[in-house]
Formats: sequence, C-alpha cells, structure tokens
Amino acid sequence: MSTISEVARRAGVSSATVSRVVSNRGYVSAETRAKVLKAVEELDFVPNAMARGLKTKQSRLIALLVPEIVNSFYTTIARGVEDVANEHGFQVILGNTDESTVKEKTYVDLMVANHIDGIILAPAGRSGRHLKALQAREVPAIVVDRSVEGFKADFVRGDSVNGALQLTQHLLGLNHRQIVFINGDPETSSARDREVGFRAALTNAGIAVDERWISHGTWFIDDAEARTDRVLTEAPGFTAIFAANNFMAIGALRALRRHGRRVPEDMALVCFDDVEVAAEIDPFLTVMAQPAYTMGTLAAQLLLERINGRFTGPAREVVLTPRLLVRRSCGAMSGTGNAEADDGHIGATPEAAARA
Amino acid sequence: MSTISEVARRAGVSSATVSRVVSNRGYVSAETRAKVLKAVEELDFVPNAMARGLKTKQSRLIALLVPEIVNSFYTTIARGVEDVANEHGFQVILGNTDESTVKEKTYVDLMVANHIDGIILAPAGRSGRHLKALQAREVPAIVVDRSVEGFKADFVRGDSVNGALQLTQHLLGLNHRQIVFINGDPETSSARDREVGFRAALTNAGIAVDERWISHGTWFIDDAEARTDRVLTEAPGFTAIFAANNFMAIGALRALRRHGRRVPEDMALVCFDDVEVAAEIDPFLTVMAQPAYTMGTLAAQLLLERINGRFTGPAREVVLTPRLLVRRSCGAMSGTGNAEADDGHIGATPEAAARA
DNA sequence: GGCTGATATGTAAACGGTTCCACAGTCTTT
DNA sequence: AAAGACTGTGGAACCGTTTACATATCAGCC
Repeated sequence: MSTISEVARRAGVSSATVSRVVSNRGYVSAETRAKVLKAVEELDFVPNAMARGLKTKQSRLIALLVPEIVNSFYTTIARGVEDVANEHGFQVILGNTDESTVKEKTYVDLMVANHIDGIILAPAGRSGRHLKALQAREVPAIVVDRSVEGFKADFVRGDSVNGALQLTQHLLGLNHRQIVFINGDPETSSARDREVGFRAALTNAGIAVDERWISHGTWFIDDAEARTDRVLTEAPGFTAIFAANNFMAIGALRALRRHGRRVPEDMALVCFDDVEVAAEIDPFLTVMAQPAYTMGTLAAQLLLERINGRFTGPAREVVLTPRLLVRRSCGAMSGTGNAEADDGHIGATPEAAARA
Repeated sequence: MSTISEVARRAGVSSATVSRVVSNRGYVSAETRAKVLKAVEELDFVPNAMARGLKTKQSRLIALLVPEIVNSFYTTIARGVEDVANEHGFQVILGNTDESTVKEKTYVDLMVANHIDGIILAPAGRSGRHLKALQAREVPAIVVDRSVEGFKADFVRGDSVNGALQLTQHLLGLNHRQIVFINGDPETSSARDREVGFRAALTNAGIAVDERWISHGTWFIDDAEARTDRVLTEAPGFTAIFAANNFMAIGALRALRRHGRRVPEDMALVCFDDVEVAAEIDPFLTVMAQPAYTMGTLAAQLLLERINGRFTGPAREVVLTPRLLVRRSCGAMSGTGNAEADDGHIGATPEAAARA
C-alpha cells in the first residue's frame, strides 16, 4: 500500500508535486510529470480516498437507497441514476433498505459518515425524522417514487393518483364493478396516492366503496398474498383485483392460484409498475407502467445540479406520467380474435407486432 | 458537522475520552460516559468515517460487484450477501459493472481507494489483470458465478457443466435432436462451462454438433435476439433453443416472436437461471435454476472468514448444484392433461400445487 | 506506608492526502 | 533595466479520528 510520500521519494520530488500530478491541477513541468507518473506506475499507487476526502470534504460518491433491490422497478431506476452519474464522473453506491426505516437510517448514517456528495432515496417510511442527519449536514438529496414528511428535497415521482384513477377506470370500462384494492404500506405516499385515485374512480362512477375490499399492509409479496387470501374467503363477490404494485400483484396471483381462480376468466388483475422481464416472456399482466429509467436519470440530474451548485432554489417536484399497458390479465383482450394471446402459447402477440 | 473535539469541549473532556465512549473501548467512568453521550446527542455527532478509516485502516464495508443489476439472479445474490454481512455488522455497497471490465476496474479502484474490508465480485472478463490492485493490497476477495484467470480467490459457483448437460439431456429426452445453443460471452467461465455441458450431452447421445447452431456474443438481451434472429434465417431446421441464461432466453423469445414461431409448439426453449417473478406470474420457461440466494450467503460467509482471519488457507471452491425446473416452454408439459398449463390461462398449475 | 494493579483521563503523534504560502527562475512589457 | 506575470517546486499546516504513552487516583494487601 504505497503512499504519496513513497511515490514522491521514488520520483525525487515532494509530495505536493505528486499530488499536483495525480489530481491534475497546478503547475508541473512535463519532465517532472513523467517522472512522477513512472513512479506511480511502478508502485501501483492509488490515492487513499479517505485521506483525500478528509481534506477535501468530498468523495465524488452518490448514494442510492432503494427499498427492494429485487424489484426491477428500483433496479431500473438505479441504472438511470448510474448512467447519468458516471457520465459526470460520479460513482453510485447502492443500499437496499428492505422497506425498513431502521435499515434506512443505518445506511444514511453510514453514507453521511463516509461523506457522500449527495443521496437519492426512495424512502421507506412516512416520517423523515431519521433523515435529520442529512438535513443537518445539508447533504444534497433527492427523493424518488415516494415522498417523506418533514424532509425538504427535490422529488421525482410518478403520478400515482392519476395512474390509479385510469387503471381503475380501465377496469370499470370492462364492466367490473366489484373491485378489490390490495394496497401497499400506507406509510408510503405512493400507496396513499394510489388509493386516492382508486377511490376517486369509483366515486366518479357512482359506485360505493366497499371497505372490506380495500386492504393495507406492507409492500411484501407474502403480505399481499395473505390479504388476497383473506378477502377471497371473507368477502368474495368481487370480479377484479387492483394491486398497488407489481409485487402485490404477484402475491395476489399466488392466492388466486391457491383458490383455483383463473385470471382473467374468473378474476381480472391489474397493478401499478411493470415487470418487464415477465412481460417479455409473456405479456400477461395489465399494468400502469412508470418510466423508471427516466425517474433515475432525472433524479441524478437534479442531484448533480444541487451538488455543483448550478441550482440552489427551493425544492422542485417532477411528476412523470405513467402509461397504461393493456395485456391479458384484465380480460380486455378476450374476444379480440387474438388467438395467441388467448390460448397460452407464446407467439406473435399484439405487443410483439407493435414492437416489430 | 460537528467533530469529536467540539463534542469534547462541550462535555468538558478530551477528544480521546470521547473516542473511547463512542467506540466503546478502554476505561470510561459511567459519569463521564453520560456527559459525553449527552453532548453527542446534542450536537448530533456522527464520527467521520474517513478520518476513522484513515487511522484504523478498516471500514466495515464490503463491496459487491455484479455485471447486471437488473437481472434478478444477481440481485438475489446481493440479498444473500447483504443479509449475512449485516448480521455481522458489515455494510454492503453495490456496484453495477455492466459486463464491462473497464467499469469493473473503475469500481475496484474506487473500492480499494475507499479501503473496503473485502469484495465479492462476479467478474466481467476472462482475465484478472485489472484486479491486481486487489491482489497487491491483499484485499480479501470472493469470486462468484464466474471465475477469472490469474486471480486467486475463493470461488462460489453453480455447476454449469452438469447443469447444461442435464438441461440438454432433458431436451434430448423430449426427442429434440436439432438444438441451437445461444451462449453468452465466452470470456466468462460460466459461458464456456455451459457450452462444455451442452456439447457433452450431444456427443454422449451420439449426435454431431452443428457449429452453425452454436453462437457466442455478449450476455445482453439484444445480442441474443440478434443471434437468434440470424440463426432462424440462416440455418433453420432446429427444434429447440438452449439459452445460456435467463436474459438470453428473453432475447431468443423476442426473435422467435418476430418470426412468428410459437413456444413450445414450433420451438422448445430452455435456459440457465430462473426468472422468479416471471415464473410466479406464469410458470412458462423451463430452466436450470441456480441457488442464487445461497450463493450470496455463502460468498459472504467465506469472505467474513477471510476478513477476520478465521480462515487463512488456500483458495476454496464451492460448487452448488442447480435444479431443473420443468415448465411449459420445452413442450414437456404437453399432453400431461394439465389443461391450465396448456391453455394459457393463469390458474392452478402443478408448481402452485406443489407449493401449496 | 509503600507497592501493585485496576481504573480513569489527557497529550500528542500518527494516518495520507491537499493546498496555502514562500521562493526562485524565466519571460514579457514598458 | 526594473516591474510584473507566469511557471515550477517544496515546506508545512491541516482535515478528524485513534491510540500509545504518561500521569493520577484509589483500593487492597503485605
């Protein structure tokens, strides 16, 4: 583990000069530069980021905290963040908070202790109390996907209210009147927004909301499965399920299977957020897809503007419009004459045709 | 951004005492401890990890580098790593190398500069030349999924040779004799191993290998799509496709769709690695699933043993057995009397039944 | 009463960089 | 020819911790 002074000694210069060469600033003669570079090469010198950061108080690191690393919605955001960050010479370090504010706080403290230059997070809980370390240190921060109370930051999100409204209206348009809503964690704003949209759609259509058909819990698959299971046994009589996100839909599907209910014949199923790979294999689930990659690139851009001080105004909010992708799970494709889509073979589907 | 000396001043003690309290070592009276803790609380003191790391030369950070963050195979490994690491008081920072040794080197240098305590990586390329920074600094390292030449480290992997052999034999057992193999990047050991298994299965069965039906490239979806497209036009006459991983299978599927070929009627399709969420929605793809989560937990355990010096022996290799999951895409389920599985409705499938 | 060992606290020197400042030599400019 | 600007380099302070070492108190014991 060679240090800057070893390099200096070997090159026959001072450590100040090595520093100038390595970080490319200040005056250095071509000759000296070559000598130093040679020594750097020979000793395989990598500047100690801790020592450097200790002095400069920056790390060229941005943190990204997501609640569920296995969900491609969040990893797609991550790709967007990474692409933009790397373009600007920043590295991204990713943390998985597992929908837990405790883990989130641990990560935030870790990131703060390591003096990250900025942070992008999809917060787990409703309150931002555990984020005060960020606020106190004025770490540039961007919130994505879900808001958090008592924490001022730019906010990039999808339009959950309208998305849920439209998705529900889509079901209503297919003559579903009894709809179950399997919501996520009401501590997260996206869950609350989606419920608002769902209720609005019913109310607008003059349909009374049956509270037995709305449930809250966590964003985990198992929980959605359990709640779907419960509503199937305790309050049947509905014809469609609206799952608050892609994972909730998978949970619902599991429960439906266990009850021997087929989708879409016996039950329509739609959800927020796409599952791209699954849709590639079989365009089955009708979803309200959010532009996850764009959410990531935008969040990173806003963050970089804050970090380099190009923007210093009050918190901004960017709202992205989700897109309805009608596939088979809502029953909308029945009787369209699309044999492939209806007989379960994977073949030329409308989507594939559209893509081609 | 309060420092240890500010805390010390406020508590009326020396910074050494604050350090003892904060890091819980050495003698401190209960009274002093309380005073210090109060000051820490009041000033919202978070020790500067850079300063600390500079002195102690450790970070309690382990790095995980994966080639494709969107692929759930790798994020599932990440979950395993994280769970074990957190249990032992280590934090995981994740980097996405995008199958690029250049990005990989950038991350490795970054991690080294930040003095991570250890690293787990699924290497992108064949050579480990760009990893010499790790070796030189004796950073404990674990390689997962794919080996890398010239880099000594514990290695946790699936049995690709046998997995591919069995998967191919499965196709042979279904009377497929003309099989296309869409491989990944031959620079990665897993790709080479899978090809070995594939060829062995054919040879064992006395079938000549048609080289037009074996292609190499990258691990990216688009590339698999292009190659499948090409083989469909240039060398048709095959009845099954073996894709070297889940993403390759998706690419193949896209190409098949474009050509109007249905799976499994017109073409069987199998691959390495599962796509869990997709299988949950529709158990379609027959796959050779690897125990990704276990790969992660094992890798983390081996790494921690290295970090804390409990194990110092030569490089170990752990080989995990993949599992064949027969679903519909290979045609094996046809005529099994399982209506649901064959008519494309999502309902009670054999898998669901097994799970229940 | 002096010794030993445990407890408690402070002083100051690292750790490995960056950067301000000083100094010197070389050009330009007037 | 003197002044000023530019170029090139080194010395040393500093960033915020940890920790070896020094010092001090106190209890227990011969």
